[in-house]
Amino acid sequence: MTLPGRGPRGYRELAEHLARQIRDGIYPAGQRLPSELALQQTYDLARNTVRKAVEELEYQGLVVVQRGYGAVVAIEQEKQRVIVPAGTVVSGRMPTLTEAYEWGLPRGIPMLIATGPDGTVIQALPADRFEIVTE
Amino acid sequence: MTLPGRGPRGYRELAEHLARQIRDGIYPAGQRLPSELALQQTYDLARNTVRKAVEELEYQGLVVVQRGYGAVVAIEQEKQRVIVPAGTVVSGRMPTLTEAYEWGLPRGIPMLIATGPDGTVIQALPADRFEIVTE
DNA sequence: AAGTATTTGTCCGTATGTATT
DNA sequence: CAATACATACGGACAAATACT
Repeated sequence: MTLPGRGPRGYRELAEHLARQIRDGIYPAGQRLPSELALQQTYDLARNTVRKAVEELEYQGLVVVQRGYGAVVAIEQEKQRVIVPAGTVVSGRMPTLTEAYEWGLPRGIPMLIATGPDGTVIQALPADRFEIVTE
Repeated sequence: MTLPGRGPRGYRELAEHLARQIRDGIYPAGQRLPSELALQQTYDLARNTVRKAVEELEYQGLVVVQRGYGAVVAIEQEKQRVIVPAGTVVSGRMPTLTEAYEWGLPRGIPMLIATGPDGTVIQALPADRFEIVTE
């Protein structure tokens, strides 16, 4: 039962509340968050508001939302190290729609871009599966 | 005047439509997109749907939305090169709420993380202002 | 300085579609 | 087939930031 004035108000507070619970291990990696309906009832918020909060977590890469199933706490993946020559410039940006589709990327995963000293793009890789190291 | 069945349907198509217009230079960097009201009327969509489309562009780092002003086409910034020693591992992730606040980050800007070979974090920098290079 | 118009932000409600279990 | 859960889209109301007069 939720008392008025208690608990997180608005989607930001709910997002922070849930993020804290995830960090505290209340929802371990791989586990589902409560459903939108459950959250809605628990915190006495509209479903739209709950959805906005979960969207925040998704944007931060904390959860992956699967339609018809639920919002799953993100699992830290084993990252493949890509070796690039010295002088390589590494930058980052969000994926284009095409890249997101090609790599099957969930939201909240940026791309790592490796470019040569002259500016030519060497590689564009999703940051949830790769990291770049120079030697 | 919008005829039924013409133009983008739904927020995804509208987002792609606007993204194409931005790439084609119809809305140059620094310029505002049409207001939500204008888009709503032009494409005969609900305001919420228009907002979701603009949110997509924001997520991709294509625009920066300013409350009370509008959605501005993102301006490519001059990036500062940070030099790190060989063997440094570079990864990427979305900013935490704290980082976003500290750096004054708009949505759609990832963080670049430089870690030593042993895993200790050397630096965490926003990708719209920095790029990492090893030498 | 004050007030008005414009523009985005938040929140609610409702209905229907689609994917997974 | 049915139940559960997320996705999309519409509508409305008011708040808050910005710009302009």
